Amino acid sequence: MSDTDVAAWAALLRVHAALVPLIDRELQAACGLPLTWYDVLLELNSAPDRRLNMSDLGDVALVSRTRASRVVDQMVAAGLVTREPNPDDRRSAYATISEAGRARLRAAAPAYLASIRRHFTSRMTPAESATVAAALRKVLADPPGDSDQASAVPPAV
Amino acid sequence: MSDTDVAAWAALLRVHAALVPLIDRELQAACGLPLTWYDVLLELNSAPDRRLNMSDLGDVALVSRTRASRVVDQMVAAGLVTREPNPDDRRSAYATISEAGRARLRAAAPAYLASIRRHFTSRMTPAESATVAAALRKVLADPPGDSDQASAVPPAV
DNA sequence: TCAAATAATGTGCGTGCGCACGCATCATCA
DNA sequence: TGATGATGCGTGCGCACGCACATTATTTGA
Repeated sequence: MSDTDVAAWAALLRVHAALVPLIDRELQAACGLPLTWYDVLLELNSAPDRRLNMSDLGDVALVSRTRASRVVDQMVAAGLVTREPNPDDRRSAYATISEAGRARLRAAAPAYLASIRRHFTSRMTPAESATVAAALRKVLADPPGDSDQASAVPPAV
Repeated sequence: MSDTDVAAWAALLRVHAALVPLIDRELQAACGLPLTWYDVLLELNSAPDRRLNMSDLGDVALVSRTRASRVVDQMVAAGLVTREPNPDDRRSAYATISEAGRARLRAAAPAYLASIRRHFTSRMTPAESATVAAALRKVLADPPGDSDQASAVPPAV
């Protein structure tokens, strides 16, 4: 019964474990960009004013807020991003994608897409990939906040 | 065009990033088992003779071969697994799930399934989860070996 | 107006993780 | 049998990652 439930989850874990290091290495070999950096550039580029503060970047990208702060430092050193203070809230800092960052993103996109296609999307039908995208997006859409110990499974021990 | 291609992949990355730490914490709170340990127990339990050498464990489970060696050490210390030399090949070592390990696995399974259901499968229709499982399994089935620099994207720089 | 609560950030620290390497063992072949 | 390459394994090492905490700034409430 619940065997089919866990099957999708298990397959997701396996695919992630198999493909992320692979695609990361390919992307890095092709354009010197770690997958994490690519994702940060992507999110910044599509954000309003092409910038995001650390908290929002941590929410939307694949890095945590804590890690975002350090990754942005490295990307600033690499010239892909600039750090700017927010004049309206001096606690926060904006990470803004630079022109060089946009150029790198544009240059890397074809290789990234090719990797995804080669290892992932090409192995399924268009209908399947559409269903996968739709289903996984529904998972993300819901508020995952009900997960505190309050309503969670009572400790079995 | 290729926008729909990347959508499924991006959603997979996001779902993994959002749910794995969540489910890991829940599993650990409910039964003191990290997700990694649970997966190792699961694979060992379903392996022939309930045992696997380090290489095979690294192949099939969510840990790398290198990491498997250390995780098995910890799980031996916790009494969930035993390390046994392979008499037929003295280079290799078997990790065998212990009775205590099987008991822990059985005890943890309901909490794990509940977490998966609550955060993942319950957000999609049965047809969707079946399609997700089938599609992702096809991704895993294929030989991913063609990824060497040989046939990969020529370095753009 | 000002103190207390809240929020955004940066950082020390411990842990997880895999690569590169070396050791021991096995397989092959002359 | 003896030498050479291949294989399985464990470990030193460095990087990635997130938690807990301190700091600074903003907001709230009386």
